[in-house]
Amino acid sequence: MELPKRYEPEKVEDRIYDYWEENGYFRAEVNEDKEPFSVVIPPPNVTSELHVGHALQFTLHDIVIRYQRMKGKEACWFPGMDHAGIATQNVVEKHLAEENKTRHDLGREKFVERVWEWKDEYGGKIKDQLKALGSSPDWSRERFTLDEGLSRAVREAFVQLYEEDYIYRDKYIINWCPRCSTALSDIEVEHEEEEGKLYWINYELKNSDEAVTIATTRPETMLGDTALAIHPKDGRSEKLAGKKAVLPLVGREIPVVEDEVVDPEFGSGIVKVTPAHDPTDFEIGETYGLETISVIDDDANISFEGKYKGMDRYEAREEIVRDLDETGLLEEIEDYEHSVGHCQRCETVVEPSVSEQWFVEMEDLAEPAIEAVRKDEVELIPDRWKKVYFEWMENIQDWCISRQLWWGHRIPAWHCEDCGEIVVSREEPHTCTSCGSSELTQETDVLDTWFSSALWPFSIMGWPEETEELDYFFPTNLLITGFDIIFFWVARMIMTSLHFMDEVPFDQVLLTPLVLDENGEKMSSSKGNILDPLELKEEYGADSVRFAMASSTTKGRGMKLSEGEIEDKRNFLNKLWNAARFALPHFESGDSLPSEKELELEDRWILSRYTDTVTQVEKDLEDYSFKSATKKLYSFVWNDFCDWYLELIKPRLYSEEGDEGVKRVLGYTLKGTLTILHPFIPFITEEIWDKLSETSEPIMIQDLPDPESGTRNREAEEKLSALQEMIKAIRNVRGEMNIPTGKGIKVLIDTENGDLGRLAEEKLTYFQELANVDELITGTDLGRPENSARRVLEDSEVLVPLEGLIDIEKERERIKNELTEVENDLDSTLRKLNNEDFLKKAPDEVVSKEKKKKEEFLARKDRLETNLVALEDN
RNA sequence: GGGCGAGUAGCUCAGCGGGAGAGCACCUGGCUUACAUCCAGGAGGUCAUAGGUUCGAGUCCUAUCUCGCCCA
Repeated sequence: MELPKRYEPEKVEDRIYDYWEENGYFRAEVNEDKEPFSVVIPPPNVTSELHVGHALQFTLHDIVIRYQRMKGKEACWFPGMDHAGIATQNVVEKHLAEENKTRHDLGREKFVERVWEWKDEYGGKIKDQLKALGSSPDWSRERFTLDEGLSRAVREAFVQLYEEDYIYRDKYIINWCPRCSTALSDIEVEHEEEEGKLYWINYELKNSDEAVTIATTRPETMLGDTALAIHPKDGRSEKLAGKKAVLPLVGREIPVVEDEVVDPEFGSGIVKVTPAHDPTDFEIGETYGLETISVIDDDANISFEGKYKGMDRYEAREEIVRDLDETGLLEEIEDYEHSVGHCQRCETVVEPSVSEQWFVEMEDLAEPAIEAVRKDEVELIPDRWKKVYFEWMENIQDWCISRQLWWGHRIPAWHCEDCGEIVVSREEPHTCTSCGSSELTQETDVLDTWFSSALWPFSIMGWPEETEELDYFFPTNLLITGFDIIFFWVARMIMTSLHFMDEVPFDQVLLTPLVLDENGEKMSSSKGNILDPLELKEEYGADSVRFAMASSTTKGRGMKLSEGEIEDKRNFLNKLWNAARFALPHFESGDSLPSEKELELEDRWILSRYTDTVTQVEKDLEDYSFKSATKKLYSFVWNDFCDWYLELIKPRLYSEEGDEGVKRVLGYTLKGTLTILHPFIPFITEEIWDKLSETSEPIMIQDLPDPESGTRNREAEEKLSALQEMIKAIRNVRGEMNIPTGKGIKVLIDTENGDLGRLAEEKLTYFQELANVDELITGTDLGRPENSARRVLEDSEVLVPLEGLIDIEKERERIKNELTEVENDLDSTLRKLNNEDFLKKAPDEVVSKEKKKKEEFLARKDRLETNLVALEDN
């Protein structure tokens, strides 16, 4: 069987994915004989297209799930999508706009139909993209937050929370997005520092010639002012408190109140109070029973009767400032940088506004969720995120869950037209529970998408039904997600799960970093620095992207990803491919290893390195150190296996008499290496496995090598590394002296260590193969042939006679440099050994190690000096 | 204003109490029959700064500076 010279992912990936999927290898069943391992995907939203953040998370999910599957667990990855109320509605509205229509032209019912059509046709593109990366969720369990079962879960949760008085409806100040025309929760508002102005305005006092100056960034809201406020400790408060001011341009009389929330440092120390359009002012309004006058409507236009009515809020600002200036009440305008809230979805500046909304009272729900994390019942990884979690949870605000949208779970509440009663019910009620009227109309608001997401880990398994899935797979083992949705998702899932299931939703949460571009900047389409994972996959293959993702994952907040990284991983895959291509003609199953005495040194060595690698990689995977795992695999495959082992066994593979043993070791190591690599790079490993394997069982359902059954062999590792040291020294001479690769050379190894000398002679083939040495002499005091390059090693000296080829000056420089180096080392060692405190306080093994180093450095120095003298004599 | 993270080779990062490491980029040689997406060799670092703890500090502590982010 011939393999192409290069690995060609485009010819492999789709075929293999279909093969896995068609044979049901992703499917997981309730199986009491096996230990379950479950993760739920953070539901990507139906409008999403794959970006690098997704690619990272899907990759990590898939590594973990494939690993656990190969460890023999019943591993289930539950996939699905969320309906993304605002985002999806926005997309469809945009399409309608192209036909010059609005959703109101269609009406609610038709519009929702339209969204479903859109969803069926274009939504869920991300699913194919997930597949393109090789992800292995159990697709038969795919769910959608608006499907029937999940909708039922949402209704159930809402009604329960309402009946338990966690959910209430109230008139309160909320964040309003005038573009999306809906309320938002606090965390859907993003604050950004912006250049603005601070306007200083005089408010005249009633029955007085005096005026007070206030400062504001939003003069247009003054139309709704119902008080001025001053900090009680402000020296002027005594004089002002209880007085009335006259609202400029409007003429309304408003009181001056004292309140500690006023920041004495801000502006003049006196602020205007607009309860209807500022959260802090709203609080002040509550405290003092101030009137709440809304002056800006849902489209962010002025609604206050008068000349400004109908103006946009920014237009009104200019107009009002001009009028204030004309009346002489405008004191000053200064440049001012301040924080402005924007809608997370559309970036429009939000308008704080008072309206009737549905809320969840959070404090009591948060408490057990705080406990759960504090007691590590839910483990956050890395654990510094705990602090962020606690900070938010301990200062949690009630959650505004109603949205004035049409796409989403309609709130299961009905208003009685006759008596005004609100009836909340799982099923549509026919009569009012209070007055018996049948004039009921359902609440028009829908629920925040995150409300349904919060139930995801158990609703996806059938809750509120008691299903065997819940029984077996819940709580899930792990949640992998970005730290940016700790509040949106992680915290709320923990709260709902503890409330409804009486259990945590997952044991561990792995918080992934944000993927940044190579300059460490956030990727965004406006900056044009986006890396499209699908384009990268086209160019380098899915496995390259996956391996690069895994190897770039840091435990920090950001990870930089560059195309170069992916290219490097592509090269690695090609290396692996070619190693397999090389091994194929010599391949023996390797299901059992030859007996110990049939093993050569290099066999014992590679088996030991292999065992060590598997052990460490599995450990890394257990604590989600993906980067560390990929590094170890990379260097094992490239350096140990390809550069050394394959090179060392070539003579045995090509020998006339044949060597079955080495073939079995080769097979064993290669197959084992492929299995441990599989979770990271599933396509190429499956493809190679298929070419190598006699059986039809795919690699993805193989058991991972059991590190316990392998053997570390430290003696073999030490011996081989001594030989590597010599070979590298010879190669160094060759390189430095420009001896052509094809030219065989004679080498002398001078050592007082007889074992080492014998080992070198025994392994003459190593020198022949890897350094083109055709004559090797070992011994003690081999004399000092003139014109030879020498390399001083730990326990030996390598001499390469060069017959006039040697560049004396170059050698002298090199030796001098080495001398300086060893003298520095020696100095630092001697300093330690001459320090009584060191001898007294340092652990014994450190002291003896230091003594050994001293001997070694001395010997090395001595040899180098001798060599230098010999050179001078030349 | 509060908090978090990062500052180690030109770049991306490992190392987190006892001899400064890898990959990429760079330089020198090589198309050696698995691989030029390659092979062999080389050069390159007061481990941000200042103090401190310690026999010993990239590694721990404290300040400072720079960058990034979160919350208010």
